[in-house]
Amino acid sequence: MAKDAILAKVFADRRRDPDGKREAILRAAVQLFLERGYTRTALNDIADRLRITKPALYHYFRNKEEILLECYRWGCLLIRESLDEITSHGGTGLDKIAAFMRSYIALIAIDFGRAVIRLDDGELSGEAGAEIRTYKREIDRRLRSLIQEGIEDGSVAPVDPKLAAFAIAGALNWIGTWYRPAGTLSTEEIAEKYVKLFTDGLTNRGVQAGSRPAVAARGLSVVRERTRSERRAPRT
Amino acid sequence: MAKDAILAKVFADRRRDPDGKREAILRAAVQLFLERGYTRTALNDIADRLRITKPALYHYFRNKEEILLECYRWGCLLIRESLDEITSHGGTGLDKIAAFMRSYIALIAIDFGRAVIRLDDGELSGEAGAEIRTYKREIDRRLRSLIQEGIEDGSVAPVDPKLAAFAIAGALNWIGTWYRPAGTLSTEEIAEKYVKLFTDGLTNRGVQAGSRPAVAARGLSVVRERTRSERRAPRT
DNA sequence: CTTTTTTCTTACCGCAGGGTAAGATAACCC
DNA sequence: GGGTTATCTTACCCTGCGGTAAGAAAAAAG
Repeated sequence: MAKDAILAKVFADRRRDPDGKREAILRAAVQLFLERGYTRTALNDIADRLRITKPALYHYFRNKEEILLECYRWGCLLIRESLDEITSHGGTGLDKIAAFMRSYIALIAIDFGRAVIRLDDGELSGEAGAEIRTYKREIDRRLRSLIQEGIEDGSVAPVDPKLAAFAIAGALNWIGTWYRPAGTLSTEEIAEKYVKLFTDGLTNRGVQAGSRPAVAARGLSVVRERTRSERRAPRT
Repeated sequence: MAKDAILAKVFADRRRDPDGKREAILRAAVQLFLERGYTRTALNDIADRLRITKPALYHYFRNKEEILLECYRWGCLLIRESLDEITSHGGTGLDKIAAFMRSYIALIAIDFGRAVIRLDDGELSGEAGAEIRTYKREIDRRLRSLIQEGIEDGSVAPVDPKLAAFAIAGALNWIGTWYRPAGTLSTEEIAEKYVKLFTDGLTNRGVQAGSRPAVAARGLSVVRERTRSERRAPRT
């Protein structure tokens, strides 16, 4: 793989670059956490991939748990930014749900986004765990309110918002377990099929003349992974 | 909790009952694995709950991994039995998909069923892991073929069977992460809402006169957890 | 060029937890 | 009731891994 070579390059010399090195550690860590799981990933594994030794990691993080926490925070930030954009957009509740699904699926393709979904927050003790669970509840809350909005504006059938949100979230989160970047389907293709399935349902209604075209695929703000330095920089 | 007291009772005296004791160990183990995860559950934790000591476990299982494997096997067997019944039933493809969803959700309420979904099969090494992954692929294969069947008999819209199966499986599996027996909704209620959501979709179509009643809730064979002894006994 | 600061390494500690040795004792069998 | 077998305990081993101590060496500062 060339990917760890790229990450290792940051540590090739001893040039001072705390932010860049911190970021490289997190990138290596999140990859390994997704590959092998948190507990089965030793700090030596992370260090090896960066061609440094374990104690070097302790210059950038207090302990293993903090590395995991920072991975979560990064992913949660990505998700929240993406959600903010959707809420600001117009359209019916159903349109917004579709936009939510598209953005969320794009996030799953990103390591840090996928980590939030797949990693077990039970590894985080006490306060840190509570923080992440709060973020997650927030995501759920927002999806529910989109559904509620859709019911109120008449675009969504009178479903139970709580259950529907769980069903949608489950279907989306599950993608994180089987999605591989090398696969045949792009995230956009997956998103379109999921949106269609959830809006129209499984039932075959044949080709009805009056059927509206199930939420137009409007120009979607595709989520791009922003680097730490960019995020630190003042908003343009 | 009274539940561990019940399990501990099996080991209260030294009466010979290998099958019963093996089963009690698995029940204690699966509970703990679901509560704390596999790696965070020590063999001492399992032993404590049964009011025995760690080495006693080694009279019934070769090692920790075998305990996990047997939990998986039990759960997979439950799922497979339930799937066999659905396939033998009649009805359209859509009816069968609905039946699949109902049975599957019932299984998630059972510890061993939930374990198959929630536990990380990456903990199992080599051969054992491959075995479980084969079971899981089998489940996916069957759901896909039900969808295919539905498309062919005209009850299901022309969706991508692979993606639709992933979406349904994801939504169902996710239940395992939030479902608590003490919750307000019964598994039957959850099942009905999920079935309706997936057959009809989110789109509000108002109250159309000609709309068929979205798959009748036929007398469903509710999956009952069978004990090991029962399964070992000759089929009645 | 010297001083200071940061970065990273070698060597090590401690302990949790899976797994084993050896034997006591209770249950079963004839 | 004596021999046999299954059951379970106390005591222990040992590896893996998170985390630390102490210091070498390079980079930055002036």
